[in-house]
Amino acid sequence: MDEATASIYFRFFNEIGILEQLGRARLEARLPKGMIAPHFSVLNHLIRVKDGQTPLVLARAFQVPKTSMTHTLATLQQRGYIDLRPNPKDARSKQVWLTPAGRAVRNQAILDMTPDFVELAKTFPREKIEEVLPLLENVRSFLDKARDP
Amino acid sequence: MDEATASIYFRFFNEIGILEQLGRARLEARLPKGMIAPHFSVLNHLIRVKDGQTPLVLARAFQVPKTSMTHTLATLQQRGYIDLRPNPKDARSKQVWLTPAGRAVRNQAILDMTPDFVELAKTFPREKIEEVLPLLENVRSFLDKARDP
DNA sequence: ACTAAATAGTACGAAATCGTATTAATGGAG
DNA sequence: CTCCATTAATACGATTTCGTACTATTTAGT
Repeated sequence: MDEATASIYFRFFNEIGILEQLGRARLEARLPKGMIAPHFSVLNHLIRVKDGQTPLVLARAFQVPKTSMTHTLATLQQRGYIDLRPNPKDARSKQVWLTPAGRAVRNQAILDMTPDFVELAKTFPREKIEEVLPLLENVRSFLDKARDP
Repeated sequence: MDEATASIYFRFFNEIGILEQLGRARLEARLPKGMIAPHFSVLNHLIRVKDGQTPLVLARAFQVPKTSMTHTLATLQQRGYIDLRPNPKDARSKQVWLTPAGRAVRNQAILDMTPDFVELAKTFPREKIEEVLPLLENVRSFLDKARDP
């Protein structure tokens, strides 16, 4: 691979990194005081996919060490956003369930983000974003499958 | 804005977030033991843009608090990748200069990443990536300008 | 059934990140 | 020139992230 081609891929991931940082800053500005992006991401995942999943499954979904997930879940539980119950199918394991407060704080955060999306849509209409989403999802899926489990 | 449209933008940033995590994991797997993505990013920035910049300028470029940049730079200096010298134009300030070791470790990391790009290119040819880069850069620029300095 | 390997979660400590407060230097108003 | 608000960097402490080691439980081989 020639250098110019490699630098295209490099720039791609570079842009992804900067966008993530800027997007995360925006998100956290809309979250309740003290709530950070990983907290929200877990709540959002539990709603989007389903709750009742085990901490390990969540850790894998987010590509973080299970010790990190333990810490995140402990914080969310302390604040009353999730319940950690024993897993009836495996006594080593647990299940993560959303509380009404957890659902509420996630839904409110989504509402609070809408003005930002409206602002963004003035310059980047929905169609522009929809054009690039498939590639992003495919690259994500590719990298996701390629990692050693 | 209707909910379906908002969810397009939400999904966009969601994909960005996951891609960043997967991309960062890949990058760090290619870096020398103990070197993490922010270390590499700073070295890379100093080469791509220029060295001799002040810590505060770097903190702003990376959108991190200046205390975080102080810590990152201290680590890079400890490992001999940068020199922190007094800023002749402002005695409160410093300048960050790359050492030959710093340049070398960055260039080697880039080389080590090429096989990953080659693998990626089999499924996602350069042209596909080039198609989406402009939008990513424009959204990044938009968010960058919209933040309160 | 019995033992060994694998698995789920956590305790613990190191490193990173970040907010607040502090120190030193600058620069503008008078 | 003097004063003081602003700025650059850091000290410090709280929280997050993560690697290693450990405990409890399950699974698989015999």
